[in-house]
Amino acid sequence: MPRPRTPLLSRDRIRDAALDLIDRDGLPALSMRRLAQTLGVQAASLYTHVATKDDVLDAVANRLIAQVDTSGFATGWRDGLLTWARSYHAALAAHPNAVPLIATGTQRRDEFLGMANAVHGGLVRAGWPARRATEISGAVKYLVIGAASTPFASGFADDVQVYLDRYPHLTQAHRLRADAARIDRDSFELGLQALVRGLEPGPSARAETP
Amino acid sequence: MPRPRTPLLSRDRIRDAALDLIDRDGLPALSMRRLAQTLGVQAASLYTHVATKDDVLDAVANRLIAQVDTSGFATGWRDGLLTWARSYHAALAAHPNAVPLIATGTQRRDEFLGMANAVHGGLVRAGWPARRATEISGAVKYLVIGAASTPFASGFADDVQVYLDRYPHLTQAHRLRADAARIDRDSFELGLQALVRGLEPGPSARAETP
DNA sequence: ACCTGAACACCGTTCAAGT
DNA sequence: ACCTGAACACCGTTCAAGT
Repeated sequence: MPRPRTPLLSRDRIRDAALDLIDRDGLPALSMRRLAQTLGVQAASLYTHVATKDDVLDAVANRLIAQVDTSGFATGWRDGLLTWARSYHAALAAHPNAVPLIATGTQRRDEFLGMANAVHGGLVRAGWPARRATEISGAVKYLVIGAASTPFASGFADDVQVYLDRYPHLTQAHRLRADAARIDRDSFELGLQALVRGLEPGPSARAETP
Repeated sequence: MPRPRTPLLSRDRIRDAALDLIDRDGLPALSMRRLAQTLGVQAASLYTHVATKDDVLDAVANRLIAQVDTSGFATGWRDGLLTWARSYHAALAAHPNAVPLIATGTQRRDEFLGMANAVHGGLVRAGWPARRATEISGAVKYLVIGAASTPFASGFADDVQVYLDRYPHLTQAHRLRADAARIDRDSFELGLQALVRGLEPGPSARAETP
């Protein structure tokens, strides 16, 4: 095929096709050859637009992080943390197969830094000391990343048995899966609220610690 | 080389060599061929003792989980949770390159179920309702997994700048790394203690909720 | 500038063959 | 039973060649 008048590919098209493939078939199924195939080109063609496979994965990760909402810090640090954590959690839960990209990847990407700055700044403006703000951001992020990383995270045998007893019919398997998703969400919410509650009474009462 | 009188390989030797390789060169560097090379055999020989590469990774994951301490529940649910979370965190922090195996892997492995049963049982014996016990176990596990997944998890630009300012000399780079590790640990501890504190006053006060 | 086809150095896994 | 050597169907990436 000769060079088309309008390019077949673009960095964004490659990035979006990669996320589709990851969502559909899982992260291990993403290869440059398979990705090229879904775009109707040869694998080598991708390298006109992206540097490496890792470059593609970085673009996918940034696309997910771009959806995270840090506007809640305008209302206060509690609201900021809750809004941030919930939108972060939702962005990852919408693409469970892509979570390892965010969990283990290097955090030096543009969108990551923007998000981190917004959170850290929001906490410091609310009166938390910088070091403490770092720790709080880290702890909440741990919760989000952990919750997104382990599907049906609990996986506790006793509990599984409870659900198997409740849904003995194979045709109900989709309900079991829906219930597992709800447990994951409830566990995350419980942890988030408990953590924020455990940070009370807030920065003002600790102001004497520089 | 003919068949030796004592086998060159065993499942345990393969598992330990795999963990060594992961610790040294990272998870992506682990291939069946490289693994075989460190053991002085051909790649095909490994398949006498293990079914697949995933089988090897499962064995590595189980080895890490086996070190987790759930004995603290004998003292009470707070002590149980803290001991469990800290020993789990320590087991993963000792092998950061292997963390993705635990974070994303299927949780159907023997050691995982044993650990999960101990934690869930400890919480239920302390009076927490089963559903709530599942959520609490899940939330604490999220914190552990998240903390282990993201090295220098905070990665917040402001904070990095603080450290770059404090350690402007390249020769101090190892101190920067040590400080980053301490921040990770402090963030995890802050989150853990805040979460457990946020669970007060404990199960007795909620006993009316079945 | 953009895409192709072939090539290179890798993978995980299988299997007949040797002892 | 245990290990080898060769093979199969894959990888990521490079590069000369075409338009």
